[in-house]
Amino acid sequence: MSDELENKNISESAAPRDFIRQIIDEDLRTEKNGTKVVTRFPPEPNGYLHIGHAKSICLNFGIGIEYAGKTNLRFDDTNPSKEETEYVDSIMEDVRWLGFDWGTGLFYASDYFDKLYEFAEALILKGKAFVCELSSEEMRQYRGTLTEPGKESPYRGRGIDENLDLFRRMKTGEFPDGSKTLRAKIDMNSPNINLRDPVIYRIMRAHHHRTGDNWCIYPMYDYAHALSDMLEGITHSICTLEFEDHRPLYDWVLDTLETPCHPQQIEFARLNLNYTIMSKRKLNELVTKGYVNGWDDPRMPTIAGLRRRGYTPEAIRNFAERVGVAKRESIIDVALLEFSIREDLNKHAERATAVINPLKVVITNYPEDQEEFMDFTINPEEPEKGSRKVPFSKEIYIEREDFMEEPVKGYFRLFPGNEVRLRWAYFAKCTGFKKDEVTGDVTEVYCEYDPASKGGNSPDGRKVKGTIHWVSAKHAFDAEVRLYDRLFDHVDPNRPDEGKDWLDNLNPNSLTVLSNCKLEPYLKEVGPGFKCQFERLGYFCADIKESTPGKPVFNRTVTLRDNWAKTNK
RNA sequence: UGCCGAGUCGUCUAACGGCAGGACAGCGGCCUUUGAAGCCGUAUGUGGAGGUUCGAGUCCUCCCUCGGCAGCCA
Repeated sequence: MSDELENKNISESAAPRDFIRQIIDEDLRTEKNGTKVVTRFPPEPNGYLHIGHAKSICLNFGIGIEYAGKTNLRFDDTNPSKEETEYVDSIMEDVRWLGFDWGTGLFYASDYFDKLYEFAEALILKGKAFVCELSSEEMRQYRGTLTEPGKESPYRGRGIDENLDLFRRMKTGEFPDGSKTLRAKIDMNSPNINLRDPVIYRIMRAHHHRTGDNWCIYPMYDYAHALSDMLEGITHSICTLEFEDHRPLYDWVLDTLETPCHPQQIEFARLNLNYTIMSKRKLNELVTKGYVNGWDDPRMPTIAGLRRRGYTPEAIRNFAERVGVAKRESIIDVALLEFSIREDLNKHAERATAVINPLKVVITNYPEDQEEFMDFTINPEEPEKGSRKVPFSKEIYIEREDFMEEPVKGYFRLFPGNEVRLRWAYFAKCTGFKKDEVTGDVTEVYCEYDPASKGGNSPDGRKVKGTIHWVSAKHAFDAEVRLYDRLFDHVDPNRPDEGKDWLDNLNPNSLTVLSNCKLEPYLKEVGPGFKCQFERLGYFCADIKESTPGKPVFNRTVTLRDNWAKTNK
């Protein structure tokens, strides 16, 4: 164990450190927070987690692990009108599935509602907050614009006692929704709009998924987040770039309240992927309008979707590491995600055979009722796993693509007169074929095999260029296989072409359901979630929701790279 | 037009004043019982103009480009 661990440590310490880890290194060196490193992942439970969140999860929990620190999972549930328990549950499941553990660090911003309320009274007492009665429309007008300063609210000069009284009555439900707010008293002339007396509490009668109807006032993000971090003793509060302008407010809250600790907010660039939409609002729309079959549709970039598609936590973690952490906004090529899953599955997934577009082949010189069992290597990358037996007989199915009546240049699969290897079985030479008179489709192919080439090598040293896969017709079973492709066919679905909207960029061929695929018998009894490579086709996974005993449904996770398709394009 | 932030191969990401490196993608080759994987090789990059310095991607000045911000959302 120690060898592997040491090697890993060496390679890790040699690896370049991202700017956040550099800041932490420096803070540790100067003992800014003593020897403590505490981070947190703070999702709002208003949707499912996606691959962009995975980057943040890997960053925050990764730092917790690397520095022998702690990482909390905290639900940022300060807006009950959008939040639901279903999302809380899915988020916990996804974080766990990704391989992370928050230990005792499970929190909700709503756990702190009482304390947050007390801090608000403290702010009032310090003369740093006031109750405002401007409507939202008026407040917008008073706020000024990006280039013009704002105007002070007429309620800004209220006395401390009046503010306290009004705020307490807001809490007890004396005033209607939206009629009053508690605002921080900062600076209406600030060039940073977040500092123009931001609202920190609003009146909203909405049922909260945890506190029920106990509250009719709820704190705003900037206020609640800073204090929640502080209450948990977070040392490094890592968030995305759009909160950069909020940092002065984050700091103002903690400085003004003179809190015992003051976490440092650090911003990094969120993950963007080409051909992918990451906005929770848009993902929600895809689900509710039925463009996909739920948040866990295998085409979705959600963790649940990727899991169902056949991605592994390991692949996602590796991906997150490769993507890096920086302040520069970027768009990652999905090819990198696909590389990460292929890399993992290539090493660990067993190989199996499926023919998804079957074409019958009759081996004319093979004995009528004979059957043999061929040795299939389970995974050439893991030879220690050995092999298993796969039945062979006179009639087999091959992939329609593996036969051409008139081969194009460079084609070395089956065509009249050509000899190929049937993987792990025999050499076979094409002697003819039959066509449907009406449609012109090839319906059957005839071959002669070389009995001396059993296992796939000829004793006379004869070479063949092509090796194709097959399944024995009488042993195969029919199954449904779903071929998934990217959900959007536009490189940046958020920026549709002139006159179109983002939904027009949906790829009409993102899902192809094939129902008469021929699978080798071994695959019949695999359980939901089983992952394997269908040789020469790609990586597939037995659907975790719709596979039933003896009747698996397979999802294509990702194709194999295909240089032939590329050169032949 | 106010404030904040960011510009390094096609896409990401390193460099902490001292040989611009890595990954993915691409291309070429080798190998191959998966046209896979693996191995080897290869092209392409510091937004621009000045300045400081023996030496600048890095420091300074000016410019250009891109992103974020005017919710009682997070």
